[in-house]
Amino acid sequence: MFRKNVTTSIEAALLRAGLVDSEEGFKQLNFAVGYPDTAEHGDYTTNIALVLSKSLGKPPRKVAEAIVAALPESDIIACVEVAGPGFINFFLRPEALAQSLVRVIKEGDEFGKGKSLIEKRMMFEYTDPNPFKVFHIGHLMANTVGEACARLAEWQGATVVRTNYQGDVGLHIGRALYGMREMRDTQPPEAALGVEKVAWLADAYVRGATAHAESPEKATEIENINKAVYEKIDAEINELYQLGRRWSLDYFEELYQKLGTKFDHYIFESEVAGPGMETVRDYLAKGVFAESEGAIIYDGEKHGLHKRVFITSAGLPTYEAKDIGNQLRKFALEPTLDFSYIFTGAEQQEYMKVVLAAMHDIRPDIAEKTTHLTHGLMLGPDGKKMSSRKGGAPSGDGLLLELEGLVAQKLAVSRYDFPPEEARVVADKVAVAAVKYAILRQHFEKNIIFDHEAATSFEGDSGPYLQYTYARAKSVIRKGEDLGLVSSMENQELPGALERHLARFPEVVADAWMAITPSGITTYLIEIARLFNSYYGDHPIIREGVPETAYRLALTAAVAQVMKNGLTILGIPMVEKM
RNA sequence: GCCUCUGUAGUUCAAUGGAUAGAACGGCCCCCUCCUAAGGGGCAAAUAGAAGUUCGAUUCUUCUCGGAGGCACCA
Repeated sequence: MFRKNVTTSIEAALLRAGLVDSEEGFKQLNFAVGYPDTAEHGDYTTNIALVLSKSLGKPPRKVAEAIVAALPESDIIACVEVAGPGFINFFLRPEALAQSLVRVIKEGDEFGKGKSLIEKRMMFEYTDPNPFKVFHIGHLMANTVGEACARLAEWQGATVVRTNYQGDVGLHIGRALYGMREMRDTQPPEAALGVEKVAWLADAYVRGATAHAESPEKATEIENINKAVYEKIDAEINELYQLGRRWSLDYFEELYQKLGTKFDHYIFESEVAGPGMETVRDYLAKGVFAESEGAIIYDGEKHGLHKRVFITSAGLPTYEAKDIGNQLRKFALEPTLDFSYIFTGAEQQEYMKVVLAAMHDIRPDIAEKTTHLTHGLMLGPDGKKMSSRKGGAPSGDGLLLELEGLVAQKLAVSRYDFPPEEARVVADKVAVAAVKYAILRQHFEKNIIFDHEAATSFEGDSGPYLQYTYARAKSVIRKGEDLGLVSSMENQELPGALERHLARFPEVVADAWMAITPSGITTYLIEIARLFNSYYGDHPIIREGVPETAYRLALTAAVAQVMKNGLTILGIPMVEKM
C-alpha cells in the first residue's frame, strides 16, 4: 500500500531531522496521512508539520521544509511539495500507479485483502429471526450489516464464525400453535412453496395473538399449549411444533441463500435458557444478582445503567437470562475466540449494556471480547415506520418480493431479451442489490429512509447503478475478447483520477474495517463507477487502429475487478449483463 | 423526568480536527452515424442556534431547540 510507504518515509524523516526522538513518539503525535481534496494537491497529504509546529515553536511551513529535506529516497514518489499553511503533498510516480494496475489484474479476487486480523478468530452474531414468526425488515437489515462486517473482517485475514441465535420457545410459539390447530383445514401440503407455508404460519400467529388478547379463557388455553411444548405431553402439539419449526427454518435458509449468508452455528433459546438460568442462580449466591419483589435482577445502576429482571417472580428466564446462556454457549462452541460481535436493532442498546455488565461479573473475559453494534430502523419515505399492505410492519422477504417485481418491470425494457428464467435470476439479484445498497450506503446506526423507487432506480446512488457499471465494463471486455484484442500496459496513458482511485482500494478496505463501516466501501464504489462512466464517455476503449486500446482494456479489466471485489465484501451480487 | 443515539443543499446520504464541505435524486441547459444513453457534461442550491477548546471545528465540550429509541417480571 502506498499510504503505508509514505507514512514510513515521513517517520524516517522525522527521526533523521531530529523532530521526534523515538518510535514511541509517533503514536502520541496523532498525525494523519490522507487523501487531498483535489488532484492538484497530490496523491497523499499530511498535516504533520502543523501538528508539530506548536511544540517546536517554529512556523509550520519551516517544519514542513525540514521534514521534506530529510525524506528518504523513494521509488514511488515523484515529487513532494509544501503547500498552504504547511501541508506536505506527495505526488506518486506514474509508473507506481501503473504498477498497481498490474497488481489488480495479477491478484484478481485477492486484490484488496489485508493482514491486520491475521490469525484472529472472530464470531459475528446477526439476523436472529424467530421461528413461527415473520422474517422482519429488521432481520434483513441485521443480516445485511452483519454479513458485510463479517466479510470486512475476513478481508483483513480473520477467521470468521457466523452465528444465528433464534427464539424457538416463548409465548409467541403458544400463539402460533393455537392458530395452527384452529387452521388445520387450510394447512398447505408439504410440497407447497416455502413462502406459502410461512404465510400460513404467519396467519396462524395472528389468529393466536388475536385470541390471546380476546378472552382470558383463550389466553389460558394458549399458555397451556406453551407449557405443553416445554413438557412435550401432547402428541398433536408436538407434531405441530416440529412442523412449524421446520417450515420456518427451511424458509429462512432459502432467504440466507438468496442474501448470501452461510451460518456456522445456530443457537436456539431452548438450549440456552436452562444453562442461562442456572448461571444466574449460581451468581445470585455470589452476590452478582439480587432478589427484588420475588424476581432475580441485576442492578445496573451501580454502573450507571438500569435494573433488569433476569428471572421472573414466576421462576421463568427472561431474554436476559437466555442471552447470558447464549454468550456462554458461543465460547463453549468456540473456546479460542478473540472477538465476538453482536448485531441487533438499536432498541436493544441499553438492554445489552446491562447484560454485558452482568456478564462482566460472571466471565469478564467474555464481556471484554464482546462488542454490541446496533442498526437503526428502516422507515418509509415519510420518515415514519413502514407498513405492509395488510398493515403492521412489513416482512423482509415481502419487501424483497416487491422489489423483484419493480425490477422485473424495468428489466423488460433492457437491451437484452432475457429468456424468462434468466430474467427472474437477474431480477432477484438486482432486487437484493437494491435493498442491500440502500442499507449499506449510510452509517448503519442511523435510521434509514427507504424509498422503493430510489432504491431500485438504475441511476445515481444505487445498487443497480453499480451493477450496471460492472455489467457495462464486462460487456466491453467481452467485445474486446471477441475481436481478439489483447490488453496490456503498453502505450500507457498518463494516469488520471480513475487509476489513482483504483490503487486506493486496499487502503479503503482497511479503513472500512477499522471504523467498522461498510458505507466506506459503498461510497468508494460509487466514486469508481462515476469515474469509469465518465472515462468511458470521453475515451473510446475499443477503436480499431487506436494504439491505446490495449491499455484501456487493461484499465477496464481493473475497474471490473475492483468493482467485483468491493461488491463481494458488501455481499451484493453482480450480474454480467443487464 | 432520566439515559442513549441523532440534526449538512428542496430531498436522501458523504466528508481520519485541516486547504475551495463531496455525491445522488428533483429543477434548468446540453451530448447517441461510436464500445451497454439504465450513460456523460454544465448551472443553481447546505453545516439547526449560541458559547467554548484549538494555529485551524461539519467533526471535540457545554447549553438551547428539533427527531428517534429505551427506562424490571415482553422479545
